Amino acid sequence: MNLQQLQTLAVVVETGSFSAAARRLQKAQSAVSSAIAELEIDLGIQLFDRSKRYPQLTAAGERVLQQALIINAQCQALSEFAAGLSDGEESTLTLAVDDEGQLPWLAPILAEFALAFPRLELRLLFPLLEDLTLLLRQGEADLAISYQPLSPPTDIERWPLQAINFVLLVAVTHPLAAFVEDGVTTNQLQQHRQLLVTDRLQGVEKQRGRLAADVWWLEGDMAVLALVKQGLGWAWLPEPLAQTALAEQPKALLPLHLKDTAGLPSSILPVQLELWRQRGKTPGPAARWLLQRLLNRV
Amino acid sequence: MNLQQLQTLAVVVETGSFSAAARRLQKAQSAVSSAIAELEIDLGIQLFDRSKRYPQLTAAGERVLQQALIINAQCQALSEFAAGLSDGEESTLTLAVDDEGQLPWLAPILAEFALAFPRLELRLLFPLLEDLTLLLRQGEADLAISYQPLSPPTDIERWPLQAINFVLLVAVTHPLAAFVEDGVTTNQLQQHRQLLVTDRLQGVEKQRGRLAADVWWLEGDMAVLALVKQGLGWAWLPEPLAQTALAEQPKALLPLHLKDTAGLPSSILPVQLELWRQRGKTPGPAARWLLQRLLNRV
DNA sequence: TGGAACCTATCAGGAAAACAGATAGATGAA
DNA sequence: TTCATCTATCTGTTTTCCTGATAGGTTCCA
Repeated sequence: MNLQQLQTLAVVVETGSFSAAARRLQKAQSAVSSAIAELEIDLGIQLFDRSKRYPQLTAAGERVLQQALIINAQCQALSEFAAGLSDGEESTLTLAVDDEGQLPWLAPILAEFALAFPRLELRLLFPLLEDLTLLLRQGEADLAISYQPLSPPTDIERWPLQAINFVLLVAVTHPLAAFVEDGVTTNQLQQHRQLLVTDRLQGVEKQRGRLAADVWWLEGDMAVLALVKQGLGWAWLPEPLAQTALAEQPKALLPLHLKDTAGLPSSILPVQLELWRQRGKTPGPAARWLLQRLLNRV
Repeated sequence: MNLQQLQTLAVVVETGSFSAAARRLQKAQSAVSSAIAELEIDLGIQLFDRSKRYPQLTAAGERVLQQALIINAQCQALSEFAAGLSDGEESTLTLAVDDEGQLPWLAPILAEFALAFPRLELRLLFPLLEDLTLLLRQGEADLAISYQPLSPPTDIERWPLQAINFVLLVAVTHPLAAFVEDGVTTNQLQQHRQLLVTDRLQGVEKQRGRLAADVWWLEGDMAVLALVKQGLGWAWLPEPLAQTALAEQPKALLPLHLKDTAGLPSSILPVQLELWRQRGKTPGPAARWLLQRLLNRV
């Protein structure tokens, strides 16, 4: 069996005759004839009924044709994919996102991306506890989406994406829930356990957003949300995530508003979401596309 | 590009070196080397890193390999399928079933069938209004499942499958629903509209099961069931279908039992389900398998 | 450090294939 | 019937593919 035989089969069916296929393929008629004959011998099946003037596919030939078309298409896909690769297209692109809560607005963009680069493998990481800069420096990730760092690294290029508001959440069973109407003071918040996201590094970033004396550290916003639901403390959560949680379980969670801003860490103000890339690393077409698409997002 | 090149690529990766691949393929090492080299030229990509002792797949090569494995597998599937065809296996099998209500017990058998004949195309027809014998005679269907006919055709081979009971169903809103406790008489039934399945032929079969004077004819059991639910009449429905309907909407439908059998058409007694095949037509392996499996069903 | 054992690339020559061109027979329309 | 068009098959040529040999690189070990 042979790729050219399968392709010849497809062209013969398309054009309706061996001669026409030969013209289309710029070959002699005898070449087409013997190619089909050999394919029939190899498969052990008669593909065409030649009793009439024009060859006619047999029932078995019909089924073989279907398979052949699929194989031809995949071979062509391989060729095109290879052509893309030889033009410098990436075969894999890794995007590291700080937080699964970004997925709702990110997913539609990734859907577009999949259409633009159908054969490319996308790796989407949510390295909750790892350093994104490390991932970029080690080449583990090509692009990253992260909150604005307190101490910006110099070897990372950064572009602003959007500002994320944080919402104060407690469970209805929590003592602070009584103040849902009037609002709470920072002083009151400080007297209850705060739930915070931790990272693996014991740096300054870890204390970001800390207000209370009593703190539990958790791995990721989802874990924080789960413990807030249990009434184990209060937390600031990204607005998109909080919206989703409030919509899903409207009776379990309450948003609180603050009456004052005394002693409030500045990092709880709207925090800038950023797009990161390692400086000096030349991106492929796919990385450039995604970068442009993320920055031009309406 | 070439099928052998793709296969060679797969073997090289599997064995770990060009030389080992050559031994496995019973070819000279130079043949493998040039095959890979030509594939690289054709695709415009370097597939292997040859700086070390053993060639190592590049990132691009990894992706090409994935595609190549898929293509190889499909070519092998085509070969096996063709081998089956040349051994006389059918490429398509059509099973015509009188009634969609048979699907619950039929589906698991068809699942087994799909495993036994993975490449075969199954056509499953529910020709509600057509004559099954005609489908068999015209070669439109290879096998058929039908109720026992009142006048058996001589050119159709028939095997008994199972007896189907019929259940009397009405909606809770129907006047007859009042007799759900005590049961109804045939006389009472005759005074209300009966819903019956019609077929396209205006033969004796059409009147099968008729009891009432006032009758509506509908296309198929599902349509009958829908109108019964609306309270538009009563109907005898196959027990499996009735069970499903009662389980899905326990409050909308009621089963009735008959107090007498005066004037009851004999065809409402358990009706034999049968398997049909046109006499004299030699079946392929798949048809024989399905026939045996249906008859040996526990 | 140098040799043994393994690997790969490349070359020339021969086997196998695929090809073009010509010919004969078959089909369908005028 | 004639004619245009199709397919199968044959022959010789071109192209491809393979083998075997050779040269050079890598790894390991004495």
